[in-house]
Amino acid sequence: MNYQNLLSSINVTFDSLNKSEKKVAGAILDDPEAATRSSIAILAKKAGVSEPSVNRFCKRFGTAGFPDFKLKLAQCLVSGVKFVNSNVQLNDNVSKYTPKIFDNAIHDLAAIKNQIDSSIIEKVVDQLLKARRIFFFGLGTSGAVARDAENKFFRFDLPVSFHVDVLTMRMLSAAAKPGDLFFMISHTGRTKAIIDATDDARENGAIVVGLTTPGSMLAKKSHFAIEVLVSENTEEYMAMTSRIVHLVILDVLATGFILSKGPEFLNHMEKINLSLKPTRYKQ
Amino acid sequence: MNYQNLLSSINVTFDSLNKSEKKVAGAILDDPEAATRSSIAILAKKAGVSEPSVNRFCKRFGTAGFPDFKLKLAQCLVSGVKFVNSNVQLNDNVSKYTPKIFDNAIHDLAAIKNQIDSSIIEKVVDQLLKARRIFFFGLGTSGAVARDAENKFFRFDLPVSFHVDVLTMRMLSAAAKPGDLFFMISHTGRTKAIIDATDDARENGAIVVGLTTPGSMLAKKSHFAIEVLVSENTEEYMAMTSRIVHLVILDVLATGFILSKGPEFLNHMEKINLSLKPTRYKQ
DNA sequence: GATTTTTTGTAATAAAATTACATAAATTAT
DNA sequence: ATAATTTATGTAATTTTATTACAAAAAATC
Repeated sequence: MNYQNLLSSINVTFDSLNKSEKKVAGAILDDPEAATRSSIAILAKKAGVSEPSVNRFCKRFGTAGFPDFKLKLAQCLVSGVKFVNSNVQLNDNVSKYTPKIFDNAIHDLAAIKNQIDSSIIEKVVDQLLKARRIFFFGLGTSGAVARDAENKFFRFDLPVSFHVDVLTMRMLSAAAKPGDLFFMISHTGRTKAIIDATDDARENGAIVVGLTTPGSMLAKKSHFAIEVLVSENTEEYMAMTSRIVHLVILDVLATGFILSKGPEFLNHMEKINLSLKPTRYKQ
Repeated sequence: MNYQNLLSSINVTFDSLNKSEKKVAGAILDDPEAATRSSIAILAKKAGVSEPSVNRFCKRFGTAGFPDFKLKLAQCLVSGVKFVNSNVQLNDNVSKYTPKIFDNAIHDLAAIKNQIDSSIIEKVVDQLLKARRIFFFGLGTSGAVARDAENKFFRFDLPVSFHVDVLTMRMLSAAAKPGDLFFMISHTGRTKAIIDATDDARENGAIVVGLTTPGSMLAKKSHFAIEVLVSENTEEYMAMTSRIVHLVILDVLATGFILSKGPEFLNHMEKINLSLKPTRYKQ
């Protein structure tokens, strides 16, 4: 049982709970924050059950007992992520929707952090180190991610470019060669232009890395798929948290690259950083 | 006292603590995770003090008592953000640096979430609603942010563009008019091209919004400054969390814009979303 | 060096949580 | 439909845990 999702697992398992457990679950879901501040007696009273019922409830959810349960409940609330109702509502004012949007991003980052497969990261870093050229492809929102990636990886002393133009994508993937690394970014993993380019690049012997949703077409067609599952209730108001997660994953890859290169590579990086000095006012 | 920083405030106030409090602080800092799982007796023993000393320690830090203290300590540990040593080290392996990078992003988002000034957001949303045209300016990393912003705001039925070209910036700010909104994105707030464009745009009667670091040149020169203070220990390995925070803030602004437009605006948004269908494989 | 204030611990008390057991409800088999 | 069995729930006792009140010790001030 993952304590990051204690609240949502209460939600999910709700139907399979028995009568008094349902009462306890209800009392907690009604106001999780309050539950963390209650004693077992108070919560039992609120739920209309006995104290041992609350205790049993806690153990059922994999915690040592009530205090441990409260602790873990508090942790899963920490970022204010309520799981229930952290969606923006039409009548929300600034101070209501602002924390919600932050919380969604925080929640998704925290969730992905624990799901990430280190071995895939390791393999992709290896491929980045081996690559003769790197292309970042992305469209729409992922175009901005691709641009950000290029802005990082160009410092790595090898030819890196990003592309948001489907015609250019076609031409580049048609001209792909072994040694090339195509880094495809697509949240849906179904964008035609990206899939087509993936097919072409693979056929021509290039390595394809996909940053996408689990089990998507892109995930299946890539040599290496970094799969990121993000709750997509945020799309309506366009706070697509998937791109935030993608950016952080690219940070992880960049870090892996730098660390593999060893300490002397930091000098090279420093040189690049220093080059920016004249572009800034001294303050 | 902000529970988000319980651990760091123990660190900060350490010197001003008295003897037994120092012992308690030491025992907690030594292994905060373990502290959350200990009873007051165990922690007292570990610290070599009496139980009431531990209790007094907890109250000194603004908590109701030991259980409450543990709860809040657990919360401040939740994202794994240890404050101490969450920086990437040269000898870190994948499974060490990956969570660190996530934690840094999470921590900064959580910190900014609480610092954000709703009234500024409200004012900027107002300006966005009023604007006749919107320009997003950013260079380097902030260029990717500007691009992302454009990718959101173009849906809003008014002329929006982003620019990463300093010559274009000059020309546009020279040709600025009342009714124009220049949205300047610069983490340092000292980038010459951005500052120069800010001056020009202001002189020509345009509104300038700055998304930048507190007290920076850009913050001072903007009509409306959204000031974001991010710990900058992350720059070395280029996991600049400031851009993540900037992106989320732009999400907040976009959301504010949509909500102000009212529910019928969602149809317009839906139309745009639907337009993407033919670009995707059906899966 | 005496007095006051602050710090710390001991012991008593109170609060909270858990366990063991008994009863009640629900399910299954006859 | 009813008895037997299983499962669910509550009561009361026990144990653990935390807090308070007070006294002793240490430190600071006069």
